[in-house]
Amino acid sequence: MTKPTTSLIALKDAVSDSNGLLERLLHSLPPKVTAELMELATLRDVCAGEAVVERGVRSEEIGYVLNGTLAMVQILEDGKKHIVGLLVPTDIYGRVFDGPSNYQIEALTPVRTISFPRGPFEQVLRDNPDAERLFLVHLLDEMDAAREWLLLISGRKAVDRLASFLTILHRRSQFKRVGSSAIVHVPLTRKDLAHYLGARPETLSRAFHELAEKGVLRIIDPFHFEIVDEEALIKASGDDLTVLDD
Amino acid sequence: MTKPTTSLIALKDAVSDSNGLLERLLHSLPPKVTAELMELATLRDVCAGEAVVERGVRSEEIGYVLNGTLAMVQILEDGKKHIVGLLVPTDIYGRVFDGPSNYQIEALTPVRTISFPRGPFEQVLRDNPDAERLFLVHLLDEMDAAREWLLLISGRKAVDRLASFLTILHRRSQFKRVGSSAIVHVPLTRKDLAHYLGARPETLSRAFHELAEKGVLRIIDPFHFEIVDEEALIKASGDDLTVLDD
DNA sequence: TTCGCGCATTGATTGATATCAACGACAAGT
DNA sequence: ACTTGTCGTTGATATCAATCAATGCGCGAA
Repeated sequence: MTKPTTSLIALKDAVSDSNGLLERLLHSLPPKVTAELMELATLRDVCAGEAVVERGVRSEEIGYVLNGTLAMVQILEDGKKHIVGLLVPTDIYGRVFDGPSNYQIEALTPVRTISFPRGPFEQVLRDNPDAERLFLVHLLDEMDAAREWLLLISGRKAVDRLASFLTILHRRSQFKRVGSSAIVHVPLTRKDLAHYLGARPETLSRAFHELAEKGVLRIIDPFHFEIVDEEALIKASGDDLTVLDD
Repeated sequence: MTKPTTSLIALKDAVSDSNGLLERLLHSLPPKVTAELMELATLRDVCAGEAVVERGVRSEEIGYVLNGTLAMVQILEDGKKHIVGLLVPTDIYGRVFDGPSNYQIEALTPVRTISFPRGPFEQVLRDNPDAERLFLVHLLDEMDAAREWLLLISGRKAVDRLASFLTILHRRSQFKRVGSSAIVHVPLTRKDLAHYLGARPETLSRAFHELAEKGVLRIIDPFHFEIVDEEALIKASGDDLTVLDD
């Protein structure tokens, strides 16, 4: 299960490594408040497959992703599931000031987060308008990300969508370079990825190998790919998006 | 072009008719501030096809949709356009506290909005944390809406997506009932709609007539449909969404 | 009116993807 | 080792949607 920690040293290291919203948030606060907040924070490790936030439950935690990947999963009335978004390091989850979450959040890989109890976190936002405003703008950015996925999904062919996905993933992850090319880690099984991209596992498999054929990428294992020709990858993703002409 | 108005009487009527976020916002403010804000507001009428917010321009207005439909249009580097969301009555647009908008917002039908100058509006939010919080929660809801569209788009077959679209549109619009059935107004041309749903006009045409064949809806004209069997419509949209099984 | 022009619709064809089926690799459990 | 299950992959076929092509309709401009 989860193993909460309170090691302050580890926490501080984690935050200063992350360099994302949380850092900016903390910088916008008076030092005293920052210290208070850090007192409340706990590190939380979650195993792959485990749910972090249940659907319909008013979550009592605000989480900040340090590493690993989480999925936001929409659950339909009949129990069917659908992935509607991914959370990667520096993302925040949790419905501040609001009711229960509409999705479940599940760990796709082993994940480490910083977890704040919801109440105190909200109080800090209340007391520090600058921080709250930062949070608001962050939400606007998230909206953009959501719409970007929308664009992605509506791309015509499966290969296009895959290319888009890889491009975005590559941009969003702190990429490990190997020589002039880069390694992308895809944190989803083929089935989940297929699901997410609105395709079938078989189709994706073919799409991966099609890109490999063309020399755009190299398949290391089902989860790791070396991007050989980033140019071509971006081109493949942008090439024939369904488009209005005027 | 646009015809701003300052008739306070018309404004007040408009607001009290709308019964959406703006009303809740106004109620959360001290009466004095409400009055101030209303002083700043102007009614704005926009013709179909006109752009309300240009892409990349830091918009100086915050708008609240009274009636009509607007589209958020993503513009790619090569000038191609893609619809990434719709704005219907009670929706708000404009990037509060933030930089330029990433999309263009265009009127699909004749539209009437209430427009606030950005600066003063932000100041009101700054001075009234409750209002700002309301706004923040509103953004969370918008996120949900965006993800709902995502679900819609990823539905496998064109007919499914169309059915989903009509269902959502029907739910979001203040529907005019006719006897036991309801009239839905689709504010998009076939081309735009096709675009939005990731299909082609021809495919949509067939999809509409397929639904008509099945007795689910009746085609009045290319923009108006009577939903005969709402049950069946919902079923058609939910039926075979691509889905995870566990 | 008459001429285009854009839009919706329909038909025929081609191309892409889902579906069905099967196989090898791997891991966990017996 | 043997079984069982899952996952990725590959092939053959069927289904669906894009594309190409043509028609009629409504509307504004000449």
